Amino acid sequence: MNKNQAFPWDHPRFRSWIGVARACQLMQQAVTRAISELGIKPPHLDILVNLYRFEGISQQELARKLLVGRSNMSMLLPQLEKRGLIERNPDAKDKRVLRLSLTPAGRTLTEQAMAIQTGLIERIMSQTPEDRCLQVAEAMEDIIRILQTMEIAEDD
Amino acid sequence: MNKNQAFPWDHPRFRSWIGVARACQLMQQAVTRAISELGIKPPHLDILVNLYRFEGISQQELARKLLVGRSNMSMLLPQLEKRGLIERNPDAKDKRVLRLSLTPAGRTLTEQAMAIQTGLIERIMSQTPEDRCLQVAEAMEDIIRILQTMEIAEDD
DNA sequence: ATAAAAATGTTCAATGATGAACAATAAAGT
DNA sequence: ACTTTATTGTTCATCATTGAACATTTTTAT
Repeated sequence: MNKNQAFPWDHPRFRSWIGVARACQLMQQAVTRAISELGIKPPHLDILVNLYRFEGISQQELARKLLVGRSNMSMLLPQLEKRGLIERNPDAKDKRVLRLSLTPAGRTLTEQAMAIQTGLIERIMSQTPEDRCLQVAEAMEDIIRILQTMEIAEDD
Repeated sequence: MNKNQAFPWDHPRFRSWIGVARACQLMQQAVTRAISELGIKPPHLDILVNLYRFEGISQQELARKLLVGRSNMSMLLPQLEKRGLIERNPDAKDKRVLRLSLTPAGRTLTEQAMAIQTGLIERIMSQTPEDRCLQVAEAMEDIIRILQTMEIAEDD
């Protein structure tokens, strides 16, 4: 009866979230193993997929999409550039920004990596019916919205 | 009509999983900010919560529960020990293993941290009705099961 | 026009995580 | 009993990530 005596892990919402976090962690490891044959890791994959989708994006915009700091991009992008997977060209109008794009080699690699990633996702969700997937997606959207408003509102 | 022309991000399961990953990432950052006032970070929190729940666990068992390597524990646990939050005592029967436990100070800190964490979880899932949470939990359990069997079966 | 504020990318030190190699101990096979 | 194999924890080099400080360039205010 006394709610203070209940442990966190007895609360359904808590257990539910722990499941989400655990699934993410395991999936991250599975992706790491799966794409290692291509010589890249999850952070590189995330970058490549976003460049594939948003050609000419800037480092800042990319960092924002990936929810990481700008400095992280400053460390990783030169690596991919040296490997000939991406290009960084100065913007014509704004001398501060670098416009990012995939090279043909990068595009090819990205398509291979996305195929692996998509295959993995379909595999892990194969037991989950389509409508259940949509319900999960809705729940996550709610959560994301709340977390984003929290993020903005933390100027204390 | 041609399914090969569809991009990954057009597939419902893909989008659904991206949402899960994004929610996790944002939540991780929110937790990091929320518990920073206690002088700890998520990896420490995970350790402390597990010691709170499983008194006398070994480093190996702890690493397995957290899905990290043993070496990681060898790096983090001495820090917490020096801060007087945990104790590492040699096992009586097996001279290899170290039995982990919280000190009173560690227990107090852990309770504070769990309160913060639980509050955050309840907050982000406040828009999600209880039955929806259960559906999410079920979906995650399926995913976790598949990922764990994949993990075992990758001896090629 | 000029000064102040903001944005973009870089560098650097600190930290967390990993996997491989290692030493000590225990368990299994012979 | 003795050798081999497994297990536990540590150390080390490597890398991803972060936040702060910085230089450059753009925008905004005055």
